[in-house]
Amino acid sequence: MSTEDTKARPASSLDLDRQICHSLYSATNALVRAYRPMLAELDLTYPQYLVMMSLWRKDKVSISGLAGHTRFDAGTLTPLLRRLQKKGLVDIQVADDDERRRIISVTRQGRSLMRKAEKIPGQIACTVDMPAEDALQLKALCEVLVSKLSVD
Amino acid sequence: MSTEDTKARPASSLDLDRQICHSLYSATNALVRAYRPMLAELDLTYPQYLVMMSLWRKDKVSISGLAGHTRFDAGTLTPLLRRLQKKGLVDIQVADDDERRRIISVTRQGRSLMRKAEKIPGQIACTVDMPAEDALQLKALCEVLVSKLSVD
DNA sequence: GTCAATTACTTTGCGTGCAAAATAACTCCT
DNA sequence: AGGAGTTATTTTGCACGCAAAGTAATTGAC
Repeated sequence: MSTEDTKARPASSLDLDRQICHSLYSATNALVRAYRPMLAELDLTYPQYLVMMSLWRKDKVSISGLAGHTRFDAGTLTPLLRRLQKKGLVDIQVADDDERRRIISVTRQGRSLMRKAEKIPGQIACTVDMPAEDALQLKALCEVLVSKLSVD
Repeated sequence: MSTEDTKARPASSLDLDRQICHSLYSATNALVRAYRPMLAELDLTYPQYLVMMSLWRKDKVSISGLAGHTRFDAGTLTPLLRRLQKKGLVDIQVADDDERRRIISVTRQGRSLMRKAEKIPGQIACTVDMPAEDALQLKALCEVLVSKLSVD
């Protein structure tokens, strides 16, 4: 039960084992690693999967619209979308009204990938095997963090 | 208060807004982003800062030892440590008893950086501004996740 | 209308993450 | 001792993540 006192260390704010951020960082990396083999069957990376989820829900959006929903930035999305386009999953076209804007839409092929993707959330939930209550709490705390950090 | 029912969407396991993983992923990215300007004053990236914290606590360790504590993998650490070495913060030498092994130690300069680093945790806590209880809960949930995902 | 500011996106450069392959040193079996 | 197998680290290749700089289209002020 105790990670403390295993060796009687002097208290320090710089103790790696006490850093919430390190736990969060490791958990995210572990999670992405867990998704990898599942997503490999869809030939998607985890960020690509997040983008596809956003687009499955609502496509014909601009890059900045997508950036808002997925919380990626434009500089990440541009090359990521090009890769999705190369795989034939999305279509990128210039908007009629404003030529600076791009309109991203899901292709038929991208739409059909959705059916294969539907089993992923269940698989991941199974691997993680966490009580629903804890999972929701975790999500809520992360959302608080995101909102606190998005202010300034 | 509700992100739900804003538009009465059909329930789907692939709803980005319901993905715990997306929240975790965004929170981690936001956190690293928040650290960046603070760490810039120490000329460190966030992963480098984690490694330095581990070494400040205990140095003269091997790459794999460091990998275990920081939860990075060796392929990430090798170039990261080379950068820390180039900055004069760590020293890398071949172990006497086993020439495959490297022994990483903190230089005098690396040690003195610790004093400058000591204000970082307080600054971050201030930016995040989360009740201690919530923070601990978040850390605990992340640790559960890490351990569940490290099994296989 | 025109030109400066703004906006949307792209490009560049650097540092991760990490799987997989490569390298080099050790161990152990015989 | 000699070679198969193991272990520690490095290298390679690809995809982020993002700040900062660049480009091109639109808007706004006058």
